[in-house]
This record gives sequence, structure tokens and C-alpha cells, in this order.
Amino acid sequence: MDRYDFEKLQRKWKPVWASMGLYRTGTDPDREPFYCLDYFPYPSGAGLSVGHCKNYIPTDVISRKKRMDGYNVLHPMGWDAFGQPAEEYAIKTGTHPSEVTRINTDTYRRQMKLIETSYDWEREINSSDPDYYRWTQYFFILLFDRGLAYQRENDQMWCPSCRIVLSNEEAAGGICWRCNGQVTRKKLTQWFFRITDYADRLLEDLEELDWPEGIKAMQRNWIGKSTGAEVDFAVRNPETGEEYRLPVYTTRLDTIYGATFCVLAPEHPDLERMVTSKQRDRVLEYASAARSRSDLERAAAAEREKTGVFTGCSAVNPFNGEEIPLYVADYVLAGYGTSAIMAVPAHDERDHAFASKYGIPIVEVIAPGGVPQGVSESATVADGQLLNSGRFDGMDSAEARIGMARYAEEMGFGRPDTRYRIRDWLVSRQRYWGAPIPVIHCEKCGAVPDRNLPVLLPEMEDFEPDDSGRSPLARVEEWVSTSCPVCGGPARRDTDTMAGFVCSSWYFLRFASPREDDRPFDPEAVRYWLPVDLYVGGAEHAVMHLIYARFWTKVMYDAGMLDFTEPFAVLKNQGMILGADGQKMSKSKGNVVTPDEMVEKYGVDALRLYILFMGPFEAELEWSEEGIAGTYRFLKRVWTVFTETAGAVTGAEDPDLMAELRYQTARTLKKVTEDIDGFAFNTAVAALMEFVNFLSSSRERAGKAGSLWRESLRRLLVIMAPMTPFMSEELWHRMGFEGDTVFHQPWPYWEEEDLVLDTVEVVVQVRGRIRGRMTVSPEASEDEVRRRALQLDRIVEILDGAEPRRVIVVPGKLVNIIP
RNA sequence: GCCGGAGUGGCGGAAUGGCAGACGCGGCGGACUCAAAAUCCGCUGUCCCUGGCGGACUUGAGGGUUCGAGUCCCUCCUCCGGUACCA
Repeated sequence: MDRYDFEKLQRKWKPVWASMGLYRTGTDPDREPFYCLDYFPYPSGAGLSVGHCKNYIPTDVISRKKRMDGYNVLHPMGWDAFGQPAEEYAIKTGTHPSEVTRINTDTYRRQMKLIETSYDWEREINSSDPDYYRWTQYFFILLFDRGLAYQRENDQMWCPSCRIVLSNEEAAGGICWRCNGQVTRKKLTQWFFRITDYADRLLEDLEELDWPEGIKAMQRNWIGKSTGAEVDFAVRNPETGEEYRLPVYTTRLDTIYGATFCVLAPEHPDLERMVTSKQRDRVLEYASAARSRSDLERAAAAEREKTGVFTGCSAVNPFNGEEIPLYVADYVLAGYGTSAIMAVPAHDERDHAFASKYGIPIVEVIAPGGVPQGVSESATVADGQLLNSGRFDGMDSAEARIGMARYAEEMGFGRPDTRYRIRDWLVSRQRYWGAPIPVIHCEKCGAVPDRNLPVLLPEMEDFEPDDSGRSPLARVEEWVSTSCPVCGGPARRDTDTMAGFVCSSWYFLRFASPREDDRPFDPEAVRYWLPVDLYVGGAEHAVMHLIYARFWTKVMYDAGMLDFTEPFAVLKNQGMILGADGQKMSKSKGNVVTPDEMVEKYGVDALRLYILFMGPFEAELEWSEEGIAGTYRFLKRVWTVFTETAGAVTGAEDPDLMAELRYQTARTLKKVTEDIDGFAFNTAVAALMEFVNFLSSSRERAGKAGSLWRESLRRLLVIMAPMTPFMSEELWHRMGFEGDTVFHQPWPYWEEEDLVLDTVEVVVQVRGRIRGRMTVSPEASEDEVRRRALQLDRIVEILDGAEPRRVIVVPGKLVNIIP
């Protein structure tokens, strides 16, 4: 008998499965499709750690089981290959980003093959491949044609020493994250997608999705729908006597009688007109100082103390005609509502802080539960009954909001309004390594899409950004200079590239027909495979990728290209694997564990099994090398049970053993089947362990189970196969079971009758405390069980002749006696 | 602050309102061995009784519903994740 040699099994079966084409996507149109998709990975230079396995191994188990269940399974893999890290690395090392990408994807692919994930590699895609990004560009034009892509000038964070545009996060505190230099703002023209047009649909359609509640909540939050009203205040300039209409947005119209000042955002477009000459310099200085700071910095400063400047103008409250001062202050955000607010210090904490600092009156107009709370110290934000509110006194907040909006509408100075927090999606990047925006700018015709796709990314040696704030592509004159597709006149190409999230907004469609070369996808294939049945990845893309992909799907649906409106029917997030020290795995902490080293020591099957067993799929868990050693020991035990009992001599049959074996087998099949389907892999593995423990402890009597023993082993191999492919395949052939591979076996099911035992143990409780046990037939009547329980010596002793007041019998489980 | 999730042995965790702690790790004891590794067998929540049999306690804290609560309801505490001047 030879020992369990995982290395030998891996060497033996990998080529066999490869030549069989075991993982090729099914084509039989009569079979039910099942599309099991992992998040589109960005191939980083670090390669895969065991943490990534927490994503890829469970989806692999599901895919393998679904194939054995008779489904056609689409389980593909590809690369979200465009992006800044590859470009940074390229600049640093002088390697071209395409070369960096090729090296990284080779590593990822090798590691994924190492752990034997069953991807159909014939469908591999790469978003930086022109065959792919020409269709990304095609969809850009689709959005452009539908009025959903537009250009707008926008303030961007800019680091003059690094000569790069920074995101708000990268410019925290007004300091560049890389060089610690001072960040400035630069006005740049950027491309946006009009995702705000889809805000309501993105919100409403969340209802139908089988996604984690937390992710749905984050999306709702991100979309941030609020209902309120827009009200026009009249701004008066006391110097000129001029009047301006100033619309403000509020969700608390019920508090408007408490408005004691109004505030403009420093970015308010009409700020210059709503300021007196006396205040002008101070106001403009404040506004420009505020604008030069990052949002983060502003928020942090305003957290400590709110600041603002009086404009010299006043605003008239249309409800009561009161004239109140108008301020500019950076606690009011540009880009939300109307960039101007009415401030009600009595009922809003921020306004309260501002009013207290500048000595502005505070007027209480809401009394929660009819009782005024007093507002000199802090604001009262709860709803309540209105007071000091003229004709609306005594109403409660909710009814007042409706009534006052109606009144405002009748009077013509206001209207009900709905606002969203979500902003249009900024998609242009002044970067080399991305899909070029397929637009040509012509003096005569304006921005015109270039439909001659792909617009190839030009080859560049030096793609480092310069201080112009423009993309490096702007320097390739022969590429930029072109002719207008409409009028044929001289024109220039748009030099921006698209953000990586654009590429990943449609890749799930490409997998349905990845080699289609005259259209982005074959509609027939998409109709068959999509939507994705199971989508799995980390929780970090909760809003960005998932909301963008949902948006694009809806746009394509509107364009008649798809017959569904949601791309991912079921979504699951795997938990992260932390290092053995409880910290996030990272190179700098030196706590990274790679699949390579684990496979080397314990083999692919042990790694796969431990990843599944270490805890719940969604849970964040610490890596433990003792843990994987445990699953490795388990596999050796499996090996021993099979090799020791394979040729067990059939002797006199033992009916008790056979009954027990029948029961244990059925119980295991049921548990493992239901647990895999329910994503409870850890308990599925536990059930396998229990079963193997049982087999192991019975192995000396194996021959007494007749042919049943062999049949139980056969079924065990089939249900283990998705988790431990090498062990299962090897033992399948050693045992001489039929068929070319264990993976072509149908999934085994169980007989319900095998789950019924001859006798069951029933617990006897008195007042909920266990006082005895007895063995009864599962068919025993309630009366019989009750009678027998009351006859137990221990029970008779406790009752001491007393008549039980009540006896509860739970068939097959317990008896509870209440004396 | 708000939203989402979670608190169970020494550790990871398991439990349709019905025997809490499955399975694994770690630990202890034993077998095998010259010895070690590997393997195999047994024990392993806490406390009490000399002890088998037994008894009490125990699922973050406190209340409640129930014959019976880790599980359902209320109040609170702690931790993790997200988000934060969105008017």
C-alpha cells in the first residue's frame, strides 16, 4: 500500500483533465444554464495570496457541483488590466505597462491553475486588449449618442511637483500623498456619464435583488434620495436695491418660520451678485480660500469650528416676509441641492453652531410631543407640533411639510422637490494606460464620436505625465492630429482615457461570446447565459463597480440590446483572510501566505479543504497553519480508509452495521448537498469529517457490510470531488469505479427512508431540566412515550407521587414534565 | 452621529424555539518506537460532592414572552465594516 502523495496525484491528473477539456463550457442548449462569476480581478504585481482563494475556491466548488447536477456551467476568468498601478510600476522600472500586465496576468493564471479552479480558459478576456476595449469604446459612443456622456469643466486637485491629478483621498489635508507637497486646484474639462438620470431606477430595482442587505443599504445611501421642497427667497442688495431670486432646497419645510439666516456655498455661481461692495473683498477672499482647500480639509476644519462671512445682503422669507441676513460659509456644499440653504438654528445642529458663533437669533418653531424643548444650548431635530408659524401653528411636522409645500406652490414661490446625493460619474483620466475616449474634436462640428473602432492606444516610450494637466497622449502629435469624421476638416482627438471602472461595467456580457469580432456580444448567447446567476467578490466594490455595472445594463436595456435590467441576480461577499497575527495580509507586515507555499507543503486538496473549512464563507478569519495541517491529516485518514478497506473480504453480514452505514451515508449526502447549495462549506466539510470518522472507526468490520461499504465509498468520492478533486479522482480509479472521471458522475441523492432510525433516544425533562433518557421507536405514539417517561425510576423519584400538571411530548426528541 | 453586521470553551467555529459547545485546532494521558516524527486509542466548558451514578452554573449585560430561549421581543454595553456638514 502506498502513502498519500499529493504531489504525484497533482502531476498525474492535471494533464488528464486538460486533455479531456473537463472545464470547457457546455453547449447543449437543452440544459439549464448556470453562470457563476467572480469579480473581475486587477492583476497586481504581488500575485495571489490565500486570501484570494477564499473567493475562487468556493465559486469553483459551486461550479463543479452544478456541472454534476446537470447544468451547463459558464465559469470564466479574465483581467481588469487597465489602470494606474501598472502604469506607476512601468514608469518606475521602465517596463511598458503592457509588459507589466502580461507578467502579472501570467502569474495570476498560473496560480489559479495551481489551485485547480475550473475556469474555461478558452474564454479568457483582457480589458487592455484592443479586441476588448474597442467594445468599451463602442459603449462609450452608445452613451454619447443617447445623451448620457458629456463634457464639463471641473475643479480638480493637482500636485504641481508630481504633475498629476489627484483624487480627494490622495490630497487629504491639501497635501499630496506621495511628495507631501502643497496641492493646488486646476480647472480641467472632464467627461461624465449621466448616472443621475438613472438614480430612481437604480434605487427601486434594488428591491428585487438577492444581495447582502448591507450592500443594498450602502447603495441606497449612496444614491441618497431625499424628498423636500424648493423655496424661493428674495435676496436684496441694500446698496443698489436690486433683487435676486434665491432658490433653496430643504427637507424640513415645516421649520421655515424658524429660518433666521440663509447661507450660500463658496462656489455658488451667483455669489458675486449677492454681495455688497463693502463686503465684497472679504467675501471673495473667504470664498477663494475655501475653494482652494480640499473637501476633506474643509469638512475637518468645519467640524472644529464653522466659519463664514456676511454678504451685506438680506434674504426675504416668503412665508412671513421677514428679512434675514445672507452669509457665505463653507459648511454649505456646492453640488447638492441649490448650493444655498435656509438656516434654522433651532432645529439643525450645524445651523445652531453657526448661529451661536455669530450671534444670530434662534427661534423655536417645533415642539416634539407638543412640548417646546428649549433651543439655546442645542438644536431639536425631532418632528413635533408647529409653533410661532402663523397659520400653520398646531400642525404636526409631517402634515405641515405637505401642506406648506402645497401653499408655496399655490403662491408661486415654492414647489415639492426630490434630490439625490449621487453625482454624475467622472470617467476621464489624464493617463496613458486606459481605453482612449473615442471622440474627435472639430472646430466646426464640435465633439464627434469616432466610430472607426478601435481607437488604438498609441505606442509610447515615455508616457510619464507632465505639468500641463493633460494626458500624455496629447504629446503624440501624429496620433492627436486627425480629420473630422463629419466634415473631413482638420480635427484633434480627445486625449483622455477611461477610468478602469468603465471597462468592468460590461465584461460579464463579453464572457457569453468572448471571441465575437463584429459586435460586443452575441445576443443569443447573452439571452441564454445572462443575468449572472451567482456573482462573488469582496465587499469593497459595494457602491462603485456594482452601481456602474447596473447603470450600464439599464442603458443597454433601454437601447434594446438586453432583455433584463439587472446583471447580477445573486451576489455574495466572501470574508477576508487575515494573517496569523490578525492583521491584514501585506508585504510590509511580512504576514502574507501564498497558495504556492501551502500547495508545496500540504497539497492543493488540503488547501482547498481548509479554505472551505476554516469558517463561514462571509466571515473574516485568521489564517492558521495548524488548521491546514488538520485538513491534511484528514485527507491522509481518507486515503487510509479507502486503501485499507478496498479489498475487504465479504464475510457474514452484520445487519446493525449495515443499518448504521445506510443511515450515516444518507445523512452525509443530505448534509453535504444542502450545505454546498447554501454556501455553508464549513459545515459540509465537518459532515465529511464525521462520516470519515465513522468509516474509520468501523473499518475493521468493513467486510461485514457487504456491497454497501463499497457503494458508500463510491458516493463519498462523488460528493467530495468538488472540494478535493485530486483525492477523489485518484481513489475513484483505484477503486475501479465506472466512468472516465468522477466529475462525469451525477450528483448522488439519498433515500428519505434511510434517514429513519430503528430507535431514537428521547430526553426526559422535568421543568425543562434533563432528568433522564430513554430509547424508543420513532413510531411510538405520544401516549406511549409519555407513559414510559413517567415510569422512569428517576422521574418517579422526583415526582414523589405528585400528579404532573402538564406533559409536553416532542416526537423523537423530548418529553417535558411540569409537576 | 447614522446605516449594516457580529458578540458562544484556551482558539476557529456548530446548533428548523427542543440534549449548547458538532467538526477542527490546541492541550493532557496512553499505545507503537532505542528515540523522535508520523500514526492510532482515550480525555478535554466551569464549579461542587471522596467517588462512579450525580448536582449546580454557563452563549456580552439586564429585563420579558414560553412548558422550554444562544435562537423571539425590549433596554443597554462592546467590537468590526461602511458613511459622514447632502440641509
